[in-house]
Amino acid sequence: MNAEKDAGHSRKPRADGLASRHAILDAACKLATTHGLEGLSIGELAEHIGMSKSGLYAHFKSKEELQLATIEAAIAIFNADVLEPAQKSRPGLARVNALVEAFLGHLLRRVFPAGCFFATVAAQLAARPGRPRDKIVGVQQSWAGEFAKALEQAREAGEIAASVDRAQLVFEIMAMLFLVNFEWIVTQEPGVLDKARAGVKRLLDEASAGRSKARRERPLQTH
Amino acid sequence: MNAEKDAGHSRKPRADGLASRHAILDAACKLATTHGLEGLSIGELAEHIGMSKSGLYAHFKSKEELQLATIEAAIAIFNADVLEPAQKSRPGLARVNALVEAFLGHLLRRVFPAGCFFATVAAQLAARPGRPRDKIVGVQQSWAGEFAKALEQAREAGEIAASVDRAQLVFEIMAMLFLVNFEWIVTQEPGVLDKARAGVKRLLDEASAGRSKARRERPLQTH
DNA sequence: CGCTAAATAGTACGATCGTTCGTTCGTTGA
DNA sequence: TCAACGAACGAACGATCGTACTATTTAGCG
Repeated sequence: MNAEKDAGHSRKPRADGLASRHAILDAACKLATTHGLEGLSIGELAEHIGMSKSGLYAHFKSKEELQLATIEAAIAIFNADVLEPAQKSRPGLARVNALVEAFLGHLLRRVFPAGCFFATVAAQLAARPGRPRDKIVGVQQSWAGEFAKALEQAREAGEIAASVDRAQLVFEIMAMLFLVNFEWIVTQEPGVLDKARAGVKRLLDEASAGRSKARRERPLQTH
Repeated sequence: MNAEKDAGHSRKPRADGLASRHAILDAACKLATTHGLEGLSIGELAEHIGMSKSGLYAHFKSKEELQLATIEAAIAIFNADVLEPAQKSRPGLARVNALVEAFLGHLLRRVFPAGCFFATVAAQLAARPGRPRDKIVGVQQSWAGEFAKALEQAREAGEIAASVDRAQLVFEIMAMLFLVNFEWIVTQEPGVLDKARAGVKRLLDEASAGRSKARRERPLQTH
């Protein structure tokens, strides 16, 4: 993945150039969260960061390249803000909760101005074939994969029974995070986030209720 | 709501005009489902239905009016294709299931070329204040209201316990419909719709399990 | 019928779109 | 120190955007 000396003999990137590129992509992420990746225009973006249209454009070979780079930048932000913190938690159900809480916190502290970058962009690109769409779909799958991994670890640790349909569980968790994101955008009311918390808690309580040597209705120690 | 003699003294609408308007809005609904309401352009729309740009534009006072009319047309289609058929079912849990099945059928038979019109458009407009957004939010709320009503009737009929948090139930049902719509768009695989079916079934089974004078694990007669 | 307004096409407008070019400026490696 | 090259700019491109006017055709009521 890492492209050091990409192809041929392009000499060197400059320090201020990288800073500009970073500033561009940072603004692009924020604008794309509200306007969408297609709705993001180069002129608007340039004006927004106080740069000339052509100066900005020089950093990218085409608009699609800008879009792909923007997605990449959003991935980096999301990883640093949500995924990596959650990785510090213990594997298993604790990590599932950590992922959920990290995501809700991500919304609450408005890392992007209008909820989850990927939810908005995915909804807009879902029906528009192309490299940006493929990349976004990949992100969604790897985000689902995080939950799948954590649930697999929960099964190995005996926190949930092997009979639990983990793929279905992943779907239902993601569904609630997906919808709560949009309710959050519309209402801006922190209380709506509790709907996702309550839903996920119930899902995990049930999944762990029927585990190995334990009876139903036992209170779950989330610790 | 009904605007017969709207304002002043505009004389009369013509038959072929209404037909054109219908054709325009029909195409607009379909295009907006893939391109989004903002991405829909008048030139593209005109070319798509074989009409001149100005001829098409004469039907609307502005693009926003076109957008609002498009939403209205989509509402009519959705009502006829999903809501009204479901209203024929018995109130209560049966109607909840009917609403879900009507929606999944709506996706499966591709009434719009890329899943649910309102899901796509809502995702795009959620963070963009304006009359179109307000209208879409209203549609979502009334769609949620249908589930709330049916669940309220279910409670009255004793199909679910009064202790069940129906607002939470509505949220979780809608969440699964919302996500399954996008998985359907991306994968075009009818099997994914079963994830929503399974999720909703489990939700309703649980809600009805703890009802008035009945013990757990009793099979639910959906009839 | 004929009259009239609705329906459509034609043309053009200013603005903005993504993109290209030529040029200047300033950083940086040799 | 200096030449080389990345970074940024202004201007302009053809295309398309939403919108506005005008002219022509056509449908439907008296």
